[in-house]
Amino acid sequence: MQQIWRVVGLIPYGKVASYGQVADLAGLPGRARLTSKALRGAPKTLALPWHRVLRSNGCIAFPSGSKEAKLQYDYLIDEGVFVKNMRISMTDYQWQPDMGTILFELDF
DNA sequence: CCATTGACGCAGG
DNA sequence: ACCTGCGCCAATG
Repeated sequence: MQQIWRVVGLIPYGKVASYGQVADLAGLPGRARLTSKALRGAPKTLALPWHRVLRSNGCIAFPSGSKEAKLQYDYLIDEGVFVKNMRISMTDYQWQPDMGTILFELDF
């Protein structure tokens, strides 16, 4: 959990990552679902940028029309991310962590 | 103890 | 581009 929270906190402003990507970087390959749980239970005090986490196909995970989906949509728009039909172009906005960040993640 | 359920992901069709 | 099925796994009832 801690690792997941940490990774999410590293996603830069204006960029996004997928649940699976976060899990991978946190050292939990194949546990995308764990990422969602971790975010659900994340302490508010961490103020994590949860809105920068999307499905691997770039769409917002909450059911479209839901309050949460809208909130996430608004946050993204505020960050200058172009959202079309509750979906983001991953090729344009997906976070590509640099080597330094990766190493930092490996937790020495 | 099963069964169900997700803020998921991928391979097919 | 969209839908379906299946694998995944911790939490919940």
